[in-house]
Amino acid sequence: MIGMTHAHTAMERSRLVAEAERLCAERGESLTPLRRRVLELLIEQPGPAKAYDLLAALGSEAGPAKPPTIYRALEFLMRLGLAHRIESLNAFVACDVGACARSTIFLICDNCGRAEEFDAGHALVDLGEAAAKDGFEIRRTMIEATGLCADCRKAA
Amino acid sequence: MIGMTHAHTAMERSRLVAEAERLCAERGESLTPLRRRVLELLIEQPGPAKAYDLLAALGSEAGPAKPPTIYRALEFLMRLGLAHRIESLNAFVACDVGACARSTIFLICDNCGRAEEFDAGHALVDLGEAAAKDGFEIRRTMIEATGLCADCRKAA
DNA sequence: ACGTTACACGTTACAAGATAACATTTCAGC
DNA sequence: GCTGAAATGTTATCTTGTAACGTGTAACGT
Repeated sequence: MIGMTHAHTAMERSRLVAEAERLCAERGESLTPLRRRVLELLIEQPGPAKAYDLLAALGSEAGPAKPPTIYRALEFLMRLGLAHRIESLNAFVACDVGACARSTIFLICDNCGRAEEFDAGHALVDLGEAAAKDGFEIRRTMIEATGLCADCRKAA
Repeated sequence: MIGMTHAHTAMERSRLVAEAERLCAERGESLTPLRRRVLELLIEQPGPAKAYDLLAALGSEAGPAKPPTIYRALEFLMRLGLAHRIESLNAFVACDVGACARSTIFLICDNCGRAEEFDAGHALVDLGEAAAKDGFEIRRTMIEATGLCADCRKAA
């Protein structure tokens, strides 16, 4: 269920949306009301959001929206780097930093379910080099680590 | 569809199965005919196998097997490290090296669909250390990189 | 103004992936 | 043989994702 809690302050939220607006303009794409609303929903989530939960959250008097609606919006947002898919959860998150490259790293807390976008420094480079020695040319890397976040460790 | 091609030689295949047998004995688990057959099917695949394709491949005169059958067998094999799940494909592969720890790295070829299990050297350690600086304690890491494998690069 | 094109969005239907819950079998150990 | 634990069978259902086609709409050239 999609609730009221916020992973970002109101200020951060409007910054991210403004950033998205800017990026779309720059790329000649348009952040339509629907896409913008989905982005806002993603930003408001405390953690990764399921497609069907977003769908329900979008729903109006005319009943809940239909699956293609949300999947198309998510595809658009991901294409621009404004959202990411977390494969191991079948869930989606807004990009933390406005928009970033296609290779992402997430630290997913087993306890609270939040996902932290992360910069791994040289880990990605090393992986690319190691793979290249093997003749493999990496185009995109997904890294998802699960464990305990700082907050949950303190609490325990 | 699950076909006849082999990603491993007959010798490698029986080595892997023997290894699995040994591991089960050691852990007091039993490699039942069903589990063994699923493992063999996985080993025979040229690439990652979908659950429902395995299911169809298992099917007998009594029609195709039912989903829980295959998911339970896969869960068992994964618990022992004999198989891995590739999250970005919703697919499964036999472990290349008999059985390995829960943190895996796969290089997935966009062209031929094969998935190569890979040792990233220090990448994992670095990631763990970087995350720790952030207070995050990693339990398990999933790395899936997509791109072009050596064979497909040569062909192109 | 008019048609054309391109794109976003709506709608229906379905495909694909996964699990819950309960029944049955099997087999080691008493 | 009886019993309990583990594995498997069975039914039903749930979740996740897409294909295919229809409709609105804004930009463009004529």
